[in-house]
Amino acid sequence: MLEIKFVRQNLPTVQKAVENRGGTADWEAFNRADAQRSAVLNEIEQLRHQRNVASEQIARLKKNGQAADAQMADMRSVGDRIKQLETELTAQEQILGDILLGIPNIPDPSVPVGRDEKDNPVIKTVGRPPEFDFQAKGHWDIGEQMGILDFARAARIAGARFPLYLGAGAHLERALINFMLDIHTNEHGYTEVLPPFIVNRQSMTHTGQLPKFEQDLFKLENWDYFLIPTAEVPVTNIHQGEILTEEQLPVYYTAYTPCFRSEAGSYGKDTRGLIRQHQFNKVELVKFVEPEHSYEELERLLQNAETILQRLGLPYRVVTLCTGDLGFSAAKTYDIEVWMPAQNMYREISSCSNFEAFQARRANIRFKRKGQKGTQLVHTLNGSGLAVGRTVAAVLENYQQADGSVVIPEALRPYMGGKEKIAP
RNA sequence: GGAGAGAUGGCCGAGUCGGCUGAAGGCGCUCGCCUGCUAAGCGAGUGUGCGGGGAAACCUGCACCGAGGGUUCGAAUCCCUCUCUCUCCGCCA
Repeated sequence: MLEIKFVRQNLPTVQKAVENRGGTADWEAFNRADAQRSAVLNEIEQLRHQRNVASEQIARLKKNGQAADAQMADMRSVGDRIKQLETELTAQEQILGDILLGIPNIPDPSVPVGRDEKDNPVIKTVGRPPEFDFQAKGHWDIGEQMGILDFARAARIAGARFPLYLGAGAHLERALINFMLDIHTNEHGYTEVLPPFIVNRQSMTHTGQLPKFEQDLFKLENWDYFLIPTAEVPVTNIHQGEILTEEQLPVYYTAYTPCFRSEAGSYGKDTRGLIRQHQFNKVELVKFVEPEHSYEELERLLQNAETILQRLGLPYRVVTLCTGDLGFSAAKTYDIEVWMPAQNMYREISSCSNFEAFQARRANIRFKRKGQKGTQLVHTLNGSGLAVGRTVAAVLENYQQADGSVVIPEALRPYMGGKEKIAP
């Protein structure tokens, strides 16, 4: 959410930014409700002042045993008027709140203007795609032939877009989770957390999934609870409503969680394999930082995620999301895309974003500087470090052998009981 | 699920029969004084949001005592609903 004052004072900037993202908002309704709200609030405050003064007077009269019937009668009508205006105020604030919650974040000036993912500039490419002297297979074929992935049975248990890992497949998924968590905690200074996988409506609103994107979420029936689509939601909300101290910052958390997404509107896309699932595992990185450092923190967050791919020896590239492809809450996002041989293309495996104060304002996460009055909103960042299912897919495809086996990346072997390859 | 207790400022904790209580007292913290170090001591200050005034220090209005409603001229104090915490019982991974 943007600050109402900021929107009011920078309307052209905000309008331009929303337009660049391909969004819309009812600016006229905003102006109307904003003016109306101020007028009503002003009158309410005056009346309340009047009432406060009169109440004191009534208290004094009564203490002296004098009558105060006239004052009390006056105040009764003032009270009625206040109540009436308060209803009006609530209505206007509702309108404003709805509009403000629906306005996306303003992109950082360094974000390129563009329409969609085709306009995302590649900022670097690391590693070289492997060359095979045989026809490279998709990870779904590799996995099913070795009996470590079983999509048919998963479909019977739950439905399409659910995974079932077996044997070495399940072990590989678990190994990757531990591998990633160990690196982020031991080498990158993150604190491991294991949060709730179900959250309430407020938390979802704080990070920006709600109110706009409810159709992307799984909601529990008869409960106002949702399955998390990413650990970003519970982890960012760890500090909702808090005032942190300057010395506490920066705070780094890493969390493994399953993620649940309805994938509404993606029918027919990535129907095979582990790329697009209703349930997948992810190791997430979340940061709370001082505003003046958030962009250097974003660069380091990106590096932290890249480290995993480098250690696994997977080829990848990094793109900057253009304005049209940027997520609702983000001010700037880098996507890391891993090379997928069977599809002969790079696929997103991590998304690293700086939300600036957007989420912090919604979630009311502030900090106080030593010796300074007042508080300031923190900046929040997060990034996948990495999406585990897609990492499994990338390992299977990039390390596949002619005989149908898959070599385990060296760095991962300690996590696989020393095993060097997965064979049929 | 059943029975009971509770939710106040960074923390602890008081708030009488509703009326100068943004909230006593203590701790902590900040600044100053004093003591040749440390400790102790003394003095002052120390919540957040929105708005008005001032160059600024600061002054000023409104709101906030878990959340939301209600009663009342007036509520941290009374009533209702919800959430959370604690104790006991039941059930249970």
